Amino acid sequence: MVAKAALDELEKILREAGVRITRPRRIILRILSEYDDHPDARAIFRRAVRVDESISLSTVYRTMNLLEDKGAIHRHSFQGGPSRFEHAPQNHHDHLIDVDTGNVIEFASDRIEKLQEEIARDLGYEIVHHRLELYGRKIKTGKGAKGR
Amino acid sequence: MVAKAALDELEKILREAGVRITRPRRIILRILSEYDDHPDARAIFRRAVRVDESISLSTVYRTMNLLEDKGAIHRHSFQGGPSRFEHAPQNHHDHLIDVDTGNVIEFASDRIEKLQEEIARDLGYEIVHHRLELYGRKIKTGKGAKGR
DNA sequence: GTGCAAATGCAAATCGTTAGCAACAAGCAT
DNA sequence: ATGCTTGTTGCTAACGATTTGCATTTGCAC
Repeated sequence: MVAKAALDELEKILREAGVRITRPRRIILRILSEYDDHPDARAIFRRAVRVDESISLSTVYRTMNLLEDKGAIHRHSFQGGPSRFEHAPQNHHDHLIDVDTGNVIEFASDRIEKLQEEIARDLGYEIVHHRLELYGRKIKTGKGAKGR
Repeated sequence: MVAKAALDELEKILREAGVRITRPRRIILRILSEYDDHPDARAIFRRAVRVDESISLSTVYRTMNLLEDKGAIHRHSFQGGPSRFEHAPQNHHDHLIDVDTGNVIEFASDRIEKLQEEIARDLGYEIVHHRLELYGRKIKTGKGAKGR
């Protein structure tokens, strides 16, 4: 989902931020860039192991913390489950989670963003970050069958 | 924060839903009704133990699950911490969490609710529930000092 | 009161995540 | 290339939140 060049660029940025580019990190970074979904640590780990048998789950967790720190990825803590990650998107968006499948759909709404800021301001706060998650179920259209 | 009568009423509703009103449950229900904050299981447990030494943490957890199931309380999973609960509010609202203090401020916005439904509908979904949390920092007004 | 299913307390188990530590490897200096 | 120094790794044990198994107790319908 991300060009090779962009990956190299990211590594460069990280290196300049004092992050050593190790073999496990390179592998995780690549996996992250390929994922279009929002994988959790275990899912990343499973894929990493297929590339390098010796990678440990701890390293995945540590790397996720590091990358989150550096702003390279975002962490989402959806209802009840483990943290799920995505490579930092340039365009901010929120999430609609399909309660039946766990699938995540991204969406963005300027109007909602504006309203949020307005509300916070009225309460005397400035927003540091926010979290908007819609948990929904697919509307069955008249025609087709519906899974699950 | 809730009248005694309302508590009795709630017990009645639960009983009619097939829930046995046991001593631990009665105690927890009362604590919940008195709390104005959004306590987590441990906080509830601490208070419960002061009333009845023998109450166990498991029972608190089990009761929270039960009450959530019955719709008597809402569970919030704010960033990183344990689940926090509040007695089911009649009026829906969202939360602004003070990142410095952990304090929770409730707010409601019809316009945001409407926008959310609209967005979900456009994506082919109906909202089951949603979560909107603003994490903010108090805006320092010119005058006073600022804690922390 | 009596009986029985449901609820309790306790301890052990589970899940996601972090921490401690010895072995190891990135990246700079040589 | 080679060696150093320090950050990073894999491993295992620890952690905090929450759940579960089970023997014992307790609502509450009769």
